[in-house]
Amino acid sequence: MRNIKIKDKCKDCALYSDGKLFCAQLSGDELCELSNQSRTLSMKRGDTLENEALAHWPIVAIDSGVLSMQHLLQDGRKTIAALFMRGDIIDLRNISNRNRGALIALGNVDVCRLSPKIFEQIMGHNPDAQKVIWENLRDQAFRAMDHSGDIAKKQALEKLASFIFECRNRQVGFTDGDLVKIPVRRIDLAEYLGMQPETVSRCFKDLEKRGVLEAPSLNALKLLNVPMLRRIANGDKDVLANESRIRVLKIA
Amino acid sequence: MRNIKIKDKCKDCALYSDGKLFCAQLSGDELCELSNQSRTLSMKRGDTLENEALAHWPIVAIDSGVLSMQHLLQDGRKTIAALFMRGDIIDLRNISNRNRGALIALGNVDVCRLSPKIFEQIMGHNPDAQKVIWENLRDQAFRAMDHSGDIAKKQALEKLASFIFECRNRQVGFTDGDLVKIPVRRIDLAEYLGMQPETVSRCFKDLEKRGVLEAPSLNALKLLNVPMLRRIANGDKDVLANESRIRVLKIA
DNA sequence: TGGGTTTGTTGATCGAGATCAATCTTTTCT
DNA sequence: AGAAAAGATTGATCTCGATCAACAAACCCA
Repeated sequence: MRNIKIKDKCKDCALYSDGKLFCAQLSGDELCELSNQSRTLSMKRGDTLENEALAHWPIVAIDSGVLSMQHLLQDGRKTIAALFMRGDIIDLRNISNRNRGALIALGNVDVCRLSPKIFEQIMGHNPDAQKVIWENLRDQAFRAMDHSGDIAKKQALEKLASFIFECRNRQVGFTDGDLVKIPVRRIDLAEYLGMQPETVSRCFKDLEKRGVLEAPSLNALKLLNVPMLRRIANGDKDVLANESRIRVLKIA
Repeated sequence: MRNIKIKDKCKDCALYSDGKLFCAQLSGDELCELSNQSRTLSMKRGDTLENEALAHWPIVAIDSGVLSMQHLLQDGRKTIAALFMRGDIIDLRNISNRNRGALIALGNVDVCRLSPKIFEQIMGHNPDAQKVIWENLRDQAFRAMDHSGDIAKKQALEKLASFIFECRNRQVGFTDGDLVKIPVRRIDLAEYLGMQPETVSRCFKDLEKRGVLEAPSLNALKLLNVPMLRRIANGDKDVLANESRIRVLKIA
């Protein structure tokens, strides 16, 4: 009876139905307990997880959609410091004092606010769950470091190329294919990469002109020349030299 | 007898002698086992932890000094994606395939390469140690995200101000004082913040001119106006407006 | 102790991308 | 469905910080 109720709540959630994710590692009892003590939440674009809510529910698991961590500067400039997606678990316990950003949905997002108590119990007793959660946090950390490296010195075109690979690596049915879904809007993409939407638009156009990809819609790309995109992402200036040579000829 | 040998090896290491860090959480037996199976290493500026070495010793704990994670672009541009210091534990298990950066010492660094087997055992059985290590990784993740936010949209002066606060927060005897140690060289600082050494130099001079701080040496700062530094770090343009007003007057 | 190398500073110029402005497209809401 | 709002694109101009160059200082290492 009780198990049936839990199944209703969790059976469609990625965290349970995807064998690689957290809830799939739990025993029946653990899942039951965690499910009962946790709360799901559907968010839509612009919705924010407020600090007061996070004080009681500091652990947030993403079922679907894209949640962003945003930093706001005094004069209104905004940056997206991180993107959280399906399977990510955000643990904000005891860091309310820090200068942390706000968690804002970039579209429709389904999250589950996990009970810290049960979460901690599971962490202590279930090695499989512990491993999954540890690797997820490690991914978050290294992804953030990679991202720092990307935006620190790379040029606009190179940043965009890196971002396309980040999307390809993170997408669910990653089949090494040439179709990449861009799960965020241009304006969010710009804020994540530390550039202006205008520049993002120009860079996509540039990549199309170079024959590297096609953009049939705003949230889908077809990669036509993955090696070249890779070289652009890695800061290979020879790939880009082509155009400047043309420019020199025109001037001469 | 065995315990005495271990003490010789570990007794001066921060990870053991600082009660908040990892090895201080271990029981005598655990410490003994971990110590026997682990290897210390002294690095000096420029030394790199090579991939082959990391394959066998993928878990690195920092005793003292500053270790950097560096990304290198094809054309020689370099960025420092993260800084690791005293107490940080870097877990690189199973991510050799990723486009990860190289771990390079920025000065004299003492590290301990922990045995993955014993580390995992301790993770599974010692809740205190587990908690310390979990919070350390979480710090690394959120610090990297903060850093991404900083370098994405902030101006040079604002980035430097943020970095000064990062140093203040991380320094060991953090007493909320006005003395901040800068543990890296200007050139590394520039690479971490995604700017040029020239710009770093100019920004320090600018902050001195504004009376925000004094720089008696290259690796020490005395803060004279912490609130203003904070406002600069937070992107408050009113603080900076002062100078442009002067410029307008000069032009007029 | 002194010469050589790396690092840091200062000044002058240039360019990638920000900003501003106008228009077009997509999404959202009633 | 249709109006209104939000987002995306395109073009023109401007600015901050990169780049180049030259020098000064600090740090090695014999």
